[in-house]
Amino acid sequence: MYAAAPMQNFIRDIIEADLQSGKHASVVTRFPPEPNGHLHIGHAKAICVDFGLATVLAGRCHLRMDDTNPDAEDMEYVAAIQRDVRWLGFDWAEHLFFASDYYEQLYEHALHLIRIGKAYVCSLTEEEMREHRGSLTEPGTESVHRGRTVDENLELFTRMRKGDFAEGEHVLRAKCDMASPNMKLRDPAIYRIKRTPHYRTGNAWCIYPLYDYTHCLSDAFEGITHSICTLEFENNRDLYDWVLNQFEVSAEPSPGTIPCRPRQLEFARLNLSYTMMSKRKLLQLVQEKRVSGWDDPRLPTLAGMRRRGYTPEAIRAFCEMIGVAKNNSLVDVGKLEFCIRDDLNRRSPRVMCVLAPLEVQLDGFPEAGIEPLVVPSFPAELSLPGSRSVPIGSRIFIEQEDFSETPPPEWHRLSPGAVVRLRHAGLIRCEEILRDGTGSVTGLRCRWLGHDEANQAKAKGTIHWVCAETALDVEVRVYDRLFDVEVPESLEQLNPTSLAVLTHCKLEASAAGAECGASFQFERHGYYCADTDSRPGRLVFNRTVTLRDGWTRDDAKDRADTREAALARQEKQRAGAAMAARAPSAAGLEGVERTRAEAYVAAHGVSEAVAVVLAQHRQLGELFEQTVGAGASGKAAQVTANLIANELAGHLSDGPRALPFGGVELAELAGLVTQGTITHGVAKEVLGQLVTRGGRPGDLVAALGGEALSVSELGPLVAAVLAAHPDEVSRYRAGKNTLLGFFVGKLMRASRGKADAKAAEDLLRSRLG
RNA sequence: UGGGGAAUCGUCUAACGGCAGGACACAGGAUUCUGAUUCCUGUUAUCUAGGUUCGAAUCCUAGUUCCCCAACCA
Repeated sequence: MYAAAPMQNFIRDIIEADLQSGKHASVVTRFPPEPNGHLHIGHAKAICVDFGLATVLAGRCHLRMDDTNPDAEDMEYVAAIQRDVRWLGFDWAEHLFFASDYYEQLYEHALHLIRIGKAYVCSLTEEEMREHRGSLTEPGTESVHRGRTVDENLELFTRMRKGDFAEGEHVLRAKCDMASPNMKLRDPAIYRIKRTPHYRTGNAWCIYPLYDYTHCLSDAFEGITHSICTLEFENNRDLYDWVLNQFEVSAEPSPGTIPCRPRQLEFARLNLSYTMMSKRKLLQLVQEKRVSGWDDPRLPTLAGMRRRGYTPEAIRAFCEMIGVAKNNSLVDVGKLEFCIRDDLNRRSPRVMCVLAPLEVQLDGFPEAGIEPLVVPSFPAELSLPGSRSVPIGSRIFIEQEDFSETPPPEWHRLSPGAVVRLRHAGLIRCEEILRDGTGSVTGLRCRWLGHDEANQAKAKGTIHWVCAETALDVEVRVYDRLFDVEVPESLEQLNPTSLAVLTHCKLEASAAGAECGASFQFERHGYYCADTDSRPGRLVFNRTVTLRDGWTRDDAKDRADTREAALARQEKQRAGAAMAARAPSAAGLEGVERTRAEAYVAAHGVSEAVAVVLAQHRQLGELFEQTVGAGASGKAAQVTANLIANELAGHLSDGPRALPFGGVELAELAGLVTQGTITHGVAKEVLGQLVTRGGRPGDLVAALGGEALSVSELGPLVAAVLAAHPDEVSRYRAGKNTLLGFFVGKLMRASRGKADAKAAEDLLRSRLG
């Protein structure tokens, strides 16, 4: 069962804040797939977020089939989704829901929307609607049907439900805003007529609600508190909120109410290198038979990964490793491979399997032969129980790759005259190469040296082997990445060698009973699991992942990556340097803006960059002029200018608006700073209060107790900070100079921003020195 | 072109305005009957330019790059 992982991310922070503030008593999330395809590793990330967060925060997570489009949905997918979520290790208990169960309720709520004048039946064709929608830059135009009366709409919509109309004749639309800069808000369709039978409701309905209308209401019906989805739905959030805002939040069920007000949060979906994640493309791969089915082990579907030998634990560890954020990122598939190796290492018994056999005749065996070897299933350092019996005879198979007639430097394996260790079975020396008529190698003759300690040092390497007499003849399917390129875009980029079927591989006899799904480490190769095609006597294995290989590893690519990155950095620096020529200057402005900027610099000594900001933003400039008018001059004027351009501008970033204070207050504030009554930090805080509730700076400072501390008051604070952080003190004294900022920070916190940081820094330095 | 998002080691991801941290990858070393595992050690990053500040990855201004939005799909 799922063990709660940390799942520390920004979404968790938001939910915890909502819990903390009492907005919600407990968290309720949902995972809402449409049952029109199989789940893949990208869904696994979403499942880990939705279910994982609910588990960690002691809430609950619903599984909801978002089945509002009868075209491709199917019960088979519903079953597969449930199986996959469960396999991943999550449990929705009794909270399995279907959007299709809400059809009646959704219909009643649509009626409410019509009654309050927020929805209308539109009879434009699909194409006309597209034309009316406008473009990204131009507003849309309203439909002629937008003015239909409530009664007309009610009648038309009930007749739509009754089946009086053909597909496409009418749609129900939300009456939002055809001129909205957000395209999603330009009167989106919320119901359409569809004659396709639904896999659950059959022909009971011929109108179906659309996603933006259905999803938010389904969330509300179920009491979802946080509706977590992927980034591409950010644009839909306004609509999500718009729909819900048309209803009153009330525990009393009615067409005009919803029981709770959920909030939508978005995170970046998973992209994996060398992998394709789009449902559509995956479907195409299956339909065009480029792969064997939804569970082809090369596919990133959970069904495929399960068949390939991936474990739920590894996939969950992967999801935890990659984190949750809003960056569009491309995760290296190597991270997934690390997770599965890490997991399988601890759970897969070791066996020996020769993929490409080379027969070896062993001389020097005792006359009577030797007993089967009993060897551990796991290396000692794992301290796991289990052993197996491994027969050996005078004929064995070794890997063709483990023999080289002309070995390269650093070769640890067999070569003419060389000694290697047979895993668990003593040393051999290669004495003769056997060839066929054409001269190619058909086998070797080696001398078995037994476990002679004197020869130990001669063996540089250990190779695996299988007894020829008792070897199992098995099939091994060796998978490689499905695509050739890091970010595949077309099916033409398929890797032609993504599957190699190896037959007549030689597996040690102890694995004869391997059941489907059983996972092994084929020593020195990788992790393999028995495929669903595997039968007793006809075993078939899938390569899950190779072992890490420090010998043949090709790191040329990584070196190239690093070099490219360095070049890219240099390029950026150059571009930046070129940009420096365009640093803000009054001379770069035109007309009144230029005149104003120049005046601010000349008359008040305002820095050029700040003057430019004030000149370009009318409200800021006016406020500055008022402040000067109220008596701020010289140093005070400059302080004001900086405060306005750097602090106030942030409060006003959504555009100009009325402020509850003016130049008089700002002049007073600047005066407090220039007189040394308050620090710059306190001034920023006071300005923030001024913006939100107005008032007189003098009063605000008094209420805050914000007068600057005298130097004599600093001493005890410094002592306290140093006493509280002995480790940091010794690290600083050991040379970690950047810690000075750490101490200053602590001190500023302790003084609530009232300390003179410069003086404090000097004091700290002398005390630490 | 309007709107909405995002920019931190090669990759993924952290850091109330105060120590740029972790993981993967890579390199070196130790251990090893798997060129594996394990264990040390190390290299490498705040998109650019200006500004504010004692102090900026974080705040301000301007710019650059990438992603999403014009289904009666979800």
